[in-house]
Amino acid sequence: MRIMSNNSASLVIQNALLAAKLARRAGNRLSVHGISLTEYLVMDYLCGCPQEVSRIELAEYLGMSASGVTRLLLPMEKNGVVEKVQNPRDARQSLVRLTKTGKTLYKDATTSFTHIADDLTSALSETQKNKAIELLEKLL
Amino acid sequence: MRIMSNNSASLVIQNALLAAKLARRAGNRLSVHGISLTEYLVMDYLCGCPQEVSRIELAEYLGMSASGVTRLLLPMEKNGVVEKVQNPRDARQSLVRLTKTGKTLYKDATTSFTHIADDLTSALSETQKNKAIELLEKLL
DNA sequence: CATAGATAGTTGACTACACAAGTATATGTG
DNA sequence: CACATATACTTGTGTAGTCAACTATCTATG
Repeated sequence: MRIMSNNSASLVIQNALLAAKLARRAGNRLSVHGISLTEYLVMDYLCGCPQEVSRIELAEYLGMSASGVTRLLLPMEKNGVVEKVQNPRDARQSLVRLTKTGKTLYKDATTSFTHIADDLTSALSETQKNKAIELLEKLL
Repeated sequence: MRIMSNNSASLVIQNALLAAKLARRAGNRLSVHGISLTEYLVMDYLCGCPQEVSRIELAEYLGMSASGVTRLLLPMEKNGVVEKVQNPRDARQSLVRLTKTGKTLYKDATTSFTHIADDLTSALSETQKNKAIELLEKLL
């Protein structure tokens, strides 16, 4: 009765299962900094961007809905981690950037995140990690 | 100011971002069958198991909490997709198996799932998919 | 065989998203 | 320039999942 999954289906399934495990463990570790994995991803992205970023851009990067981003950023703004910047060329947009507080928080959280990421991926060699990153990037 | 992520961190981040995207698109496609991606994963797992499965085993497989599994299975039982089986050797456990209805639903959903999975992973060759599966499996 | 501790599962209360619908602004077209 | 359509959010409402605390059962040890 079992339907033999093809490679594509297996890959999607493996990815989903792995993400669930990693997200849960990484999230637990990050909680000592008072942030979730998603919030860490936001900070990581903002730190890598030369300029402020729109909510839509963030939503696409995170694979989330626009409304999800609105509600995600709400507590981050309240806590002073990110701040709104108005776009003079488009009044619809409200851009986001990391505050100084946010950068400090990101730096601290990255120490924890790097450790847990090393733990979680210790089954692979550096070469294998690079290969995996290369393959996953093609799917983004 | 950007902190250069190491390979481990990059891999975990890529995996999380990819999973978010794939889960959303696959979930949308599966919704025509009235199921979520997680429910599909449950059916896929149950179909591959020779025997009934405990909720804890399911929770570990899915990377979810035990309570999450309880709430996940509730509507599936109500809809007759899965059914409870008591374990005569351990009264604490309530095992789960697919019903005939569930098997039919799984078969139908698999057709959709295979198509969407092919779409979502079309950037990789079959060889690359196999390599990716091999690497991700090591991390599970 | 009594009891301490582990294991399986459920429930209460909460957070994190999703989608649909609404508002405000921008853009392109006659 | 008027108006239709598209874009960028925000808000209402619902679902999916988390953790902490509880019940029920099992197991190992004196």
